[in-house]
Amino acid sequence: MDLSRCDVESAMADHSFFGGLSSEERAELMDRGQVQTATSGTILFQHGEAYRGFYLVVKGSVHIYRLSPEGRMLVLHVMRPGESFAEVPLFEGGNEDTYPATAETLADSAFLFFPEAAFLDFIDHNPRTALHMLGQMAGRLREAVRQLDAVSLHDVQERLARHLVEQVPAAPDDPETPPTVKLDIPKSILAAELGTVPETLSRALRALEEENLIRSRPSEIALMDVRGLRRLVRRN
Amino acid sequence: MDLSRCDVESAMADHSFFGGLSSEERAELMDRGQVQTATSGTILFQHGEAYRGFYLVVKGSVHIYRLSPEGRMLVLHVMRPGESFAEVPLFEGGNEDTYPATAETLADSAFLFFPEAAFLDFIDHNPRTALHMLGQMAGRLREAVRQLDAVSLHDVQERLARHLVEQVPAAPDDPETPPTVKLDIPKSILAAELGTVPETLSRALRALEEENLIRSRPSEIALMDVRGLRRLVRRN
DNA sequence: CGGCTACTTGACTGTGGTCAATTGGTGTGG
DNA sequence: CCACACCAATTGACCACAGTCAAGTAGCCG
Repeated sequence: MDLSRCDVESAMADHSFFGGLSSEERAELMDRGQVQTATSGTILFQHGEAYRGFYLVVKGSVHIYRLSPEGRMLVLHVMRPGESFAEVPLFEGGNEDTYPATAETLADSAFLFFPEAAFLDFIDHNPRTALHMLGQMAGRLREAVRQLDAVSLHDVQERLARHLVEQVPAAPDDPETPPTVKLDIPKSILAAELGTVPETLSRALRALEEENLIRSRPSEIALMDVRGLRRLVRRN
Repeated sequence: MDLSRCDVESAMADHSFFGGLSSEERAELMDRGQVQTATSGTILFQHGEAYRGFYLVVKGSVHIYRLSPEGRMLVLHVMRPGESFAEVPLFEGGNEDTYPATAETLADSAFLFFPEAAFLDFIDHNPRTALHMLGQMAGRLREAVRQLDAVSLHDVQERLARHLVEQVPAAPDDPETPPTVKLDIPKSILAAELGTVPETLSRALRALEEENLIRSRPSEIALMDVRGLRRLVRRN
């Protein structure tokens, strides 16, 4: 897999937290990380496994999920370049030192992997870092609450509508061309992100299309009536 | 409402994070907080309101919840003495400075309230604090993931069984007396904690009772067969 | 003792998950 | 270049969990 040092640097710069560091700090951090690559469909770690460290996505994508006993999948998050994941066990008291979910690549991907000890050591020498991490964690927590709200208080159509309008910039770039969401992941993963199954997602798409709110194509969805979609989502 | 300084100190000592501070640090922090009291049923803040600060429960209890448009309630957490809540907006970048959920007292309660600025200032002078906060946040995040898993991947009976066995110490204190969960909150709140409604909780309790797994009394539940309950929960 | 609230029970319904069959789109090999 | 094969996505038929509405019961406080 081809992967330049430049790609790694750009992923770190994009990162919501590493991006806030000085370039010297970033360089030091990069030295502590190990570049790893994985082909599509590789499981990086599984729910319950002993913790080793966390990842920064440089290239490709990863879905973080949990499985029901019957094998149904709930996707907690799809991680893309510039995002990091699996930091939670870093900061918990040693009592729980396992991955809280499973991570699997959705495409050929590259990462910077930070072993637990190396990163904790970095934080010791850069205490300001902890505050940035706090910001990151807080954001994730709010996100988790929203997802909880969605799954348990809203039906699939509403969740889908919310997901779509969130993918689109608040101010339309061109009032005439309908904004479009490109699907870079299989619909089965999108379904699991919404807490449902492909069959139900399929029906929800058709329902929205019949109300002329969207136009669903194989790998992209045009939002024909953003205002109408937002009305579905209103009332959070 | 009667409330001694001693109660406040003991709540802080119990707290998973403040408990790790030195007594001098704790004293300084206490000076920055304001004692507040509220009668049962008081709304401390509502989802979407501008952020003011966070709370430490000294006495009583509080449920943190979100409402569906139709008014159904999802309880994210019930906070008891020694626990703190609403820290999330403290650490998020200024973009989102609102409470992510609603907080309402379930009984006459007392708090230590920390205004945003006062606490951030404290952290500046006690950088080690940030690490403890990180631990706290990480734990919450894992908890949120578990709740998400439960709500979307397990039925009400399983969720109830899990909730019950988690309330009980791993090692039974007396192998003959069945461990008992005391209900200090209305069943309607417990229902909302499980992501359901009182009617369904009622039926789930009856179902477990008919399988001789529990014995349900008006305000306490005896776990007659912990092993059997755990079997329901197994497969997380 | 009366009235209020919390809880329970019953009957009904709808959303959405499952299973099975079909379609469609893509890549490979003849 | 077409045909087949494979996997993703869709559609249809079915069903069950759980939410709603309504009525009834129990427990508690005034």
